[in-house]
Amino acid sequence: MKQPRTKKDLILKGEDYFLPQLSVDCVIFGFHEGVLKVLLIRLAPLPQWGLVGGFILKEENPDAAAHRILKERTGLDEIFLQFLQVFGNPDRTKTDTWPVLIGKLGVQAGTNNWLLKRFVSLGYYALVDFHEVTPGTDGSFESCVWFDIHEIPALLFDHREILDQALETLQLHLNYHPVGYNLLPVSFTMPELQRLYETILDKKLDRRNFQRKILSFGILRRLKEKRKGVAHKAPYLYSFDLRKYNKALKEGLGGGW
Amino acid sequence: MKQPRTKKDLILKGEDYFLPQLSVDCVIFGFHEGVLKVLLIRLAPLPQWGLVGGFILKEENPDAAAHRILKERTGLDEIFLQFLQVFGNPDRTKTDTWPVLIGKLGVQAGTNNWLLKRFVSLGYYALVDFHEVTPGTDGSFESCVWFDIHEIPALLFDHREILDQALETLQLHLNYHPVGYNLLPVSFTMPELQRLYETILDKKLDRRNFQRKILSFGILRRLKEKRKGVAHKAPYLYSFDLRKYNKALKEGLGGGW
DNA sequence: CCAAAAGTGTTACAAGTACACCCATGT
DNA sequence: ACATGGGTGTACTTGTAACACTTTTGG
Repeated sequence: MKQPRTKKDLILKGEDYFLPQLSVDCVIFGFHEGVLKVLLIRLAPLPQWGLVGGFILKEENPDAAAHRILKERTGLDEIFLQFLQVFGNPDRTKTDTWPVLIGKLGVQAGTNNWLLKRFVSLGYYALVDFHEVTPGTDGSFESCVWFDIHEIPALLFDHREILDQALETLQLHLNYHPVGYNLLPVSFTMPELQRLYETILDKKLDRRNFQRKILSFGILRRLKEKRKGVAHKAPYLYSFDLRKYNKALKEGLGGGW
Repeated sequence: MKQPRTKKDLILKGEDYFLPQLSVDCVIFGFHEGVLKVLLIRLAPLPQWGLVGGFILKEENPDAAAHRILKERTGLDEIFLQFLQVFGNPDRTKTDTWPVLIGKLGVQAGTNNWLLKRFVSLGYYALVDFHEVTPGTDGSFESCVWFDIHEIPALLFDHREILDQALETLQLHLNYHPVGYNLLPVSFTMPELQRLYETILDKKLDRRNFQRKILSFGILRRLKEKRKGVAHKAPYLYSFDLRKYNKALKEGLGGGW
């Protein structure tokens, strides 16, 4: 499917490529040094940061669009990507963002330009391995940077709301589905995994109960090796048992009548 | 917001009223005589039945659109309405449904008519009180009929998939949220409520454990009266404590770290 | 050798599951 | 009187939460 070649092409001829008045926005979570991170993007002429987003090609599945958009920004394939919610407030994009951007780019766009119309956005959230992402500051136009979840700047449109919703959903999700494969390196220690859970849930968990519960899911494999070079007692390394992990992803982890 | 006045107007000028290439489909559940029902609609010229659906007005919130569409069909306000999923397969409406309908209506529509384009649909499911719905067979054009969940005929487009997804979601939903207020009359007996749960989950539940669990949620009020005129021992009547019911709806029912 | 972090186990309480008994009503 | 469905209670199993002790390692 054809895509726009330049920013100008996208602004002036976007309707030839994409579904009208429908967009995709992704909250991309990563985890590094014990803090939850979100990948934000900024188009150089604009002051605000925003979520990674894009549009749906005329014959493209929305999920495929989300994957494509993520791949374009993070370089990552095979990402954990989950639909979040529809954000469809009619006023959600009625700010001067697009006019300002279009103006600064020096493009001549009419007042009925497709970007200026009301957009319904499909919100997604993604979990990615922080280390495998190259926050490709592609030249000088787009900056792509990880932000600490507690240090999020003012965002475009209703992106703040989408982000908050994503975090809440992720927390809920954690109760019924395994999480971590996409946020951690292939091998990790139990305390590291616990820290991830604590970070997402924003609360302390009991070390021993956590270990028991997570092990009871049967999705972890303890490796022979231990982490070396750390102060104090060397912790075991674990990795996810992908077969069982994916099974648990589909079937959930329990609860229910 | 203006709406089309006639079918012809909708077909020819739909783009003037609605968001393009975006639709809403609702799976409407009801409960009657111990069986789960789904409200289906049929446009007279067409052979197949389909879900209750419609389009989103140019300045309308998608949720509001779903409520409006439901109100138009069932007459009901204040319905339990829950977003389900986005159905966005590019081929999902590539059948001869619209051409056939347009043809039978004798409307002259071009091959680039808005209805013939690819549509992304927002799926919702609704729970309504069977008895309060007048399946308004509005004249002769639209038939609106309750179907037993196990006797669903072939449906339009991907509506079967949407329905299946709705049922599955409802079953999951049942684990974390109270359900029943919208499906039962104001007062009901414990066995009746249990039958509802059993019907949705499609499995038998233990009478005593069910009662204990559901009472433990604290969302029911036992009334003074009992159901009369029934064979055998008269069961108590219950009604939902709306305050606590709605609180439980928001906050969920338990589980979690 | 000691502080800090990690491995392992025990006990108490709450929740869920599987049953058994009694009561009321229409036939 | 009895079959049927409804109300209530109890023992058992499982899961969750709180908590203590020992082991390893770097400084």
